[in-house]
Amino acid sequence: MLQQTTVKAVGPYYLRFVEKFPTVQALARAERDDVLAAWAGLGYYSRARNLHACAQAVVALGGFPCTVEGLRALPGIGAYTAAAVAAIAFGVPVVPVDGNVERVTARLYNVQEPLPAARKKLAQLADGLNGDAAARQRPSDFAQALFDLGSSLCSPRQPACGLCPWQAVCAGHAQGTAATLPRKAPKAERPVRYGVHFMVMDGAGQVLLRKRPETGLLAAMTELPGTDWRTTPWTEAEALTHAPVAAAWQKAGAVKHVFTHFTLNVVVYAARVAQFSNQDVRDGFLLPVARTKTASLPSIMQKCMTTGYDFLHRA
DNA sequence: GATCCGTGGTA
DNA sequence: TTACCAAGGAT
Repeated sequence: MLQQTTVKAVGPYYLRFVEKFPTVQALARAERDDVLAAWAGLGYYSRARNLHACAQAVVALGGFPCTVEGLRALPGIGAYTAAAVAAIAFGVPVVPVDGNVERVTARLYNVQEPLPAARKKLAQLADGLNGDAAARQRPSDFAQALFDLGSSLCSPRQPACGLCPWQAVCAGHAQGTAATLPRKAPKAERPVRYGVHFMVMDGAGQVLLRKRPETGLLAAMTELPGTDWRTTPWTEAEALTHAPVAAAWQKAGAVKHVFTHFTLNVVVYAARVAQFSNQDVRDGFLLPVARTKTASLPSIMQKCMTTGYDFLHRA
């Protein structure tokens, strides 16, 4: 959960998750869609599928691997997580290199080469920190101390060098470059895409939903029926040809959502119907609107749902 | 190596 | 508002 996600955001998800799946065996035998539902809103949903597959692999192995190589072979476990688990859970003297450790290391050795090209060099330098006997003796504490140093004092924008225990040995501080490191290659600009989604509710308060494809963006998550997300806006007439049912559609509002690699502008249309026909539900399923908070709706779809619902209750 | 993959917080 | 960033991994 903590891969690219803050401790604060993870906290409540983690507590609910371990209550629902208390053991690796429980997680392994759970339905994949229940795992995805427990993850809804956290983002990077491949992590949930990988974690589920990982639990099944661990159960098949008869227990957790305790070496970096063994851990690294599991689904969703890369170089960082393998080292973190090895050091923290099994006391293996390795240094997990996350964003914090990359930053601390780049400053400590005044590495000017930009990321991501500098990644290998930074990993080697970070591993070298383990040359210290005290660090090697307490791998778990050393790893977490590096995380905490990076997230508190050696922070991205304005590092508190005056309070840093490593100030005297930090090349970045000596050179006055610390606050500018690590350098990063310029990012590509974020393109804009446009989509339309439809929120329709029947007299019993049921909403029509459908499941997204098994691969790609928001894979296997739930969504409101709609158009694809393309690079040009949809006209109303064009959009309505994609409506899931015949109804008196009204424009309920617009939703903007920023993904990692594009910005999405969605127009939400809303309507009421007395009841759905079997034909209406052919490509999807119905869910009481009150239960959509616990469905596997990603945040963008939660926003669309709220926009449609609020509109229907004003109109 | 480059691209894809979410979301929320903060300066 | 924009831009950056977070205990990254898979393809």
